Amino acid sequence: MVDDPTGRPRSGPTRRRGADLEQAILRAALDELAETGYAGLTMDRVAKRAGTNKNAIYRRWTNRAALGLAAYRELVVADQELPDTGELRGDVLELLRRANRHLSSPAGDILRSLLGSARDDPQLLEQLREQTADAGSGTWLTVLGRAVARGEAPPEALHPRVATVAVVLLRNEYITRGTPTVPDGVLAEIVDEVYLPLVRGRG
Amino acid sequence: MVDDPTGRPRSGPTRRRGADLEQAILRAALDELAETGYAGLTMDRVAKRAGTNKNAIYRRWTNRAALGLAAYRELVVADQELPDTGELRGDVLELLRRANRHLSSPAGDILRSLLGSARDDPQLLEQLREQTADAGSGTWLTVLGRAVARGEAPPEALHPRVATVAVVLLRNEYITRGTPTVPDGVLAEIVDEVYLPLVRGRG
DNA sequence: TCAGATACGGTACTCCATGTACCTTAAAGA
DNA sequence: TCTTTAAGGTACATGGAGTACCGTATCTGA
Repeated sequence: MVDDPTGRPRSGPTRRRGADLEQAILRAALDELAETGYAGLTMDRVAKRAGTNKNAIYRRWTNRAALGLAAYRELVVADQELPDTGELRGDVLELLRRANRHLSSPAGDILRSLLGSARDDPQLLEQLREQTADAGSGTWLTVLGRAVARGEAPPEALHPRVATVAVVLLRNEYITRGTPTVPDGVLAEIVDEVYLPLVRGRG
Repeated sequence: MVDDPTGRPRSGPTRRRGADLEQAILRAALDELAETGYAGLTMDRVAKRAGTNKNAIYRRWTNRAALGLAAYRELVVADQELPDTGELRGDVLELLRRANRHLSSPAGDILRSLLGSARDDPQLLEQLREQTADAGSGTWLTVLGRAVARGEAPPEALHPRVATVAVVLLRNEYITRGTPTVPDGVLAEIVDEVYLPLVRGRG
């Protein structure tokens, strides 16, 4: 769509180009991913769904993995604000719930599909790692740092491997069980049986 | 090969059958897996390498995943004895090192390949989960139980989620980093910064 | 306003892998 | 020996990745 001189959108040209077409392709890829997962993602179907052909796709992305990654990027929401409930338990549980929501959403499904396929594609793995930096230590260290400042935890607990234990356990649930979603009780268990005892025990 | 009446092996028939052929196929599959990984495993090449054809394979396994899993099973060594160094730290480190050796071996590579592909094949995932019961809680609970008996850890620590934290963190290293092997220092860090503080802190 | 450059649409192709079909023939067993 | 079983050989149907080529709609700049 292009605005005509009056500022109203006009029907515009019948043949899409550039960003317009790119968005249509990504949208189609996302729909396909939601329906069939990454393993079932085919360039032909994406092209057909987007109302174009494979050329338009390969002109933009080098291969299927690149398209999948781009589609996943479309889904990932912008950084959310850090939770600040005033106590460590609430913050950690909130972060876990967010991660859980993400992992059990279509986006998480796509992410796990991509991770599975990234085994043999180091470049894709690298990009994925950058993308999932949210699960990295930064957020967790910040939240844990606040708890230390409040005196809820000893300073020795401020260690990347310690800080991220909870989300690592959650991720493990998704990998080993094939569960569609992890029940909230498991999250609480991770927090109460592992995370808090660990953090406090490091005094 | 068949023994002749004198008990000595004779050259035998030129066309292998049954278990003989099955072993040859599995061996070929393992060699292929070692060279190209699961993603590069093709039925045609396995057949050719085994000196047979795809029919013989499909008569035994329903599809590529089943063949891959069977090959992986060939590699997995029988249960080892539990370590018993007399102190929890030594036992845990030994278990971690074993897991690390396994994960960084060709077998581990295959396992991770299979896990990646199992996403869309619940049946395969289920079989894999059974197969990797070694990483399950049994072993870890036993080792931890001994530590409790020695007074090294409080009884509250005897919790499946607590007991297996170390190996879960190790697995996470393999998944998020694409590392070929995890350095021993990381294992020690997992034990000293996370596992032992957690176990002891649960008092 | 018009010419040239760009990039989309359509189609056809190569390559390669999975999985199946069918037939011939070697080996095992009664 | 005769029958049954399973291996070998080959061809094929199916389907997806990625490439090539051409005509043409759209954009841009003179």
